Amino acid sequence: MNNPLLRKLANFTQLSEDESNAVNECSQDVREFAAREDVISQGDRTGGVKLLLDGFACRYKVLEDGRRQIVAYFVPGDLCDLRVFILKRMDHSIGAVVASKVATISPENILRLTHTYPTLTRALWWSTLVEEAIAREWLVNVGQRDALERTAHLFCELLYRFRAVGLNQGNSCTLPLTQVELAETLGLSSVHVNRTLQELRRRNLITLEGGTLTIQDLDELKALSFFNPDYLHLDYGNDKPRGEEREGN
Amino acid sequence: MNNPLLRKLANFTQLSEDESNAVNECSQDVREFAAREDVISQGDRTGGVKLLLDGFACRYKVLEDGRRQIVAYFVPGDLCDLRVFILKRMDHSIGAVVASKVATISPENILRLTHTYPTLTRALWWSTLVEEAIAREWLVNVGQRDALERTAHLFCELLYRFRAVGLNQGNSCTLPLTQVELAETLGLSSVHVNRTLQELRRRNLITLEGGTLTIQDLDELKALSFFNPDYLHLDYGNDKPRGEEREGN
DNA sequence: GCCGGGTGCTAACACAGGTTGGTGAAAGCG
DNA sequence: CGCTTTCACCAACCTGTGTTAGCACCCGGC
Repeated sequence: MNNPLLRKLANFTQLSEDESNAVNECSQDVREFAAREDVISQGDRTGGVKLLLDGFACRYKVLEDGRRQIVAYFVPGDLCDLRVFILKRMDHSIGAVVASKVATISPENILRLTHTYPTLTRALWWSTLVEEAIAREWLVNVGQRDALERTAHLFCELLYRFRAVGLNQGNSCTLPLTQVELAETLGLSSVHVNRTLQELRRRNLITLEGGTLTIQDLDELKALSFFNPDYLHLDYGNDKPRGEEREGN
Repeated sequence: MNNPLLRKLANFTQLSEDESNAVNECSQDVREFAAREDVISQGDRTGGVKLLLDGFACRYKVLEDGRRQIVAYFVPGDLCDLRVFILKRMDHSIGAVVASKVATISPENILRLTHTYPTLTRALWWSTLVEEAIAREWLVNVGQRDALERTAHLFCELLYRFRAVGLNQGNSCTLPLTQVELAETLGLSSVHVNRTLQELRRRNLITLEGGTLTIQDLDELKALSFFNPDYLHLDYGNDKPRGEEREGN
């Protein structure tokens, strides 16, 4: 099974072979995007549903005066709203952070999938509900946590999300963002992101170099940032995230 | 037509009598909540879909140390995610701000509606997509705008949303929040909310008393906060919001 | 008719984080 | 092979916002 979406959905439910095949067949229309290229831009007509197969992407909005806020990350297996095509135009942009592969699933295919496979449909809704929950948590993050907590919380979330699709290496995962982009995510200045990263390193909580984030002390990082993974709604039966049973080091 | 949800959906599409009746029939299970009472709490099992008929409510999350972030407002006609019941437990709470009437639509009724009425279904999806767009915009708000812009932006959004359900009075609408609650919404301290409100009043942009917000200079308030209503996805054909054609005073 | 708690409001002070203006190293490129 | 751009990083300074504490008002309960 190569499709990261299927790996993600496995956190919620087990899919039949038929359903897995149907998902794979619908993910054929693949386009590659260069780093920093827009997948779809604010104001564009909405098209099919985007599925990130490989790489790293983000949603963002820009204000008239140029300020930019990144409002979501896409890790492989992430899907934008199942029903985007109901809206006429995009109110935000989706951009590739690094070179990425994105499948576009046509509205017709989405409707066909959701009319044919009830279990799969529930799983797809689960994934969009989780996306919304993440958006809410990000709002809590910028609204209530200070810079250190905020950054730590983001890193915890990222590790959990990469684990959920089996793309972690132990307590490491890719994080191909510049400090400016992290700043635009966290609602901080890039200078302060730099200070904050150094503080996290000084405390031996993380390392971050060459686009790879390694969490050296996950328990401490979670405690520091009041990280509670409930909002990710990963399988309750198996409380530990996939890929790594042991946490910490 | 008394159901605010129907008034809201009219911003997106025209519903048939059958569809309107079906919505009304599903909104029969009504409960009243007192001010500051939880409609549903973090950790609770998810139940049916909540529809605010009357009053004012909010979604919020609290951190372990007591900090609280309000992540969404519900004005009459607002609906929480059509698919909540897929998740096992709530990762946040919904609380009434003032005495409110809330209808609960059972999962079965939701599924029945969406299987029977395609136009209505599109309209309901539209409303949840708008809710998500609002969440993203709030993130931009806290992440990028300073206190004055942030507060101004929230007020613009509120007026637009009340207009969309015909519950404005000209450029006034109800805003039954304390300054502490505004602070928890905007990611500010209550002291600073107070300072900010006074600055807005000093500039003759708003008045806010007795739970009523009046926007004295909407154009200026929009310009100040870089407010662009596109994310609310109100009917493109009729670009002005419902209820009031003339803006400003 | 008084008491107590919640709320709006204010002032003084503190500090987290923003701003500006750099440096050097590495990477892309003509 | 330099030239330019990008990025991480740094220091000095500034400011928006938080904190603390306190006052006055209102309202509901007893």
